[in-house]
Amino acid sequence: MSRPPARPDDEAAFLAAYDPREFPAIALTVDIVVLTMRQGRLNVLLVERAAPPFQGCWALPGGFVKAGQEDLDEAAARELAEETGLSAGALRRVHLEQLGSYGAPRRDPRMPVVSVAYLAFAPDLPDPRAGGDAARAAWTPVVGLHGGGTGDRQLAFDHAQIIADGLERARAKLEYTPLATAFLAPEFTVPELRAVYEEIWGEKLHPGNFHRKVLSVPGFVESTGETAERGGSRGGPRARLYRAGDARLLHPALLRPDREEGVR
Amino acid sequence: MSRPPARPDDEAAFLAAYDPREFPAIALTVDIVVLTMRQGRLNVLLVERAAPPFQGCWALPGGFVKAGQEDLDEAAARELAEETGLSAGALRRVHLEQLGSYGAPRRDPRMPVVSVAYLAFAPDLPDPRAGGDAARAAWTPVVGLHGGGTGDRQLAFDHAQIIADGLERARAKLEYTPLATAFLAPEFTVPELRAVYEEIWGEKLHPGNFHRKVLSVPGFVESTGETAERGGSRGGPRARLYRAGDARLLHPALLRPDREEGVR
DNA sequence: CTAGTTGTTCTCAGATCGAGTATTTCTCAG
DNA sequence: CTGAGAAATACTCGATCTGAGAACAACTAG
Repeated sequence: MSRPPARPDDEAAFLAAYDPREFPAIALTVDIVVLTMRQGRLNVLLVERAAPPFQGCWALPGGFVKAGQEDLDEAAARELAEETGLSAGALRRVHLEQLGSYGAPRRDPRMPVVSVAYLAFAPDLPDPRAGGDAARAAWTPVVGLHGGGTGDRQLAFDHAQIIADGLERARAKLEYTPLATAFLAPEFTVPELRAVYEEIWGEKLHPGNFHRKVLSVPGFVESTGETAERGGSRGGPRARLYRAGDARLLHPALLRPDREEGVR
Repeated sequence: MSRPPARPDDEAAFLAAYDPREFPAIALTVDIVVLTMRQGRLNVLLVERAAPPFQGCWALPGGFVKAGQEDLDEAAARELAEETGLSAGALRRVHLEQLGSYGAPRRDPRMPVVSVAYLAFAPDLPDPRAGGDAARAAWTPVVGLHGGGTGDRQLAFDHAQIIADGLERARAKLEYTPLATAFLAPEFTVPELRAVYEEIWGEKLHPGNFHRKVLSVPGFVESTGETAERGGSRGGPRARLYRAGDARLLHPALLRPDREEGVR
């Protein structure tokens, strides 16, 4: 067991005797995988590091947790607002959830740093502003990013892994939650919703069956009675408009087309 | 942004200039929700705290992370082995996964402590040994534990919430993974497997349909060709024995009976 | 105006699911 | 030893869901 050495019986005495150097120094950060749709493509927010380590590399937005002053969720929301420039009101339309914690021993060369990663789904957001110790901030298409393709930006720390985990979580979440709507405007059409699924899952879906399924799951979407202003960019009738429903989970779920029998 | 103040360009210089007091002191623990089946009931491992805070309360087993010396997963496995007395070999049959991180500002009255919670599924384990700063350690039935029923042991910190989250994760995991087998011996019968589902989901399942489903999902179980030594304790023929198959995910999933239409 | 695209609805066959039944084999009470 | 009850497994049947495709109308681009 590795408890801190000093532990008097009451808190005041403990704080008086407290010396931070007795503890193994460890720092805690939050890093956020912010996903959004831009021109129909899935993008992730990256910042260019202005200082070592990994100076010049791209990294996830994030920062150190203000120990004792904020919950982890609050820290993530604060960093998200700082890096995207979103108002508190606009932030309410963003889905934010904890993804997982990463603490490999030397993932940060400076010192032991454990990162609590968050995952955010946002509708099309304005261009980010660089700030703090970020030289630049930019939306980056995720295609070819994970897996280490040719056009990859070099990612700092273990952020490539965190993004890969976030994408897998996002793919799974679309199956059994209505969170695909978080990528869209408050009113959207079924074909727009289908485009979100197709982009994140990387597969074409059957338009007729998708339409039937979305409308049949209780609480997924509710009709506004209106229709879109224009038809599709390449023809077709105007689609009907819907709002997100009140369901938190999809029952029954929208399952991905077979990704190989069994997934052993 | 809340970066540490000093940040020279090379690591050696940084370490020389490093002063832990410049950082907000924060400690990191791992806490583990270890679930196992004992006499057909789901149990969680709890330890009685021998020292303040929450002296005399029951808490999840866990301890401080050795900063920079171990991965979070390794820290969880180490704590699990210490508290259960399991050998490295026996540990290999235990499923261990990260559950989430908890960092409310004053969840520990001593100082800012963030806990990375893990979730473990184990077959019937020997009685735990008290050790370190635990006065006692005991398997505790989870019935009536969450929710704050009458017979509750008072739980330290936010551990009641962590256990509740772990149980909900466990219920979901049984749907789309074969991890229910992690609660059983290497060879088991379909009715034993069904008992695990019924205990964790808290519902009786249709024996015939469950049987058909388990055998039809590819890679869930594979037959040993043997049958159990005895029939059921209250009669019935001897059941056939199976081993866990090689599937990591169940396709198609084993869905829970409707927990209210929609789950809004 | 024409050709091509797309939103929406329908149809239909196959798979799946919930519920119930049948058969056989076992344990337990007496 | 025997009979009652319980349980493992297999089977049936109707309702539901799914995937694939076709039909039709409404729209855009040229």
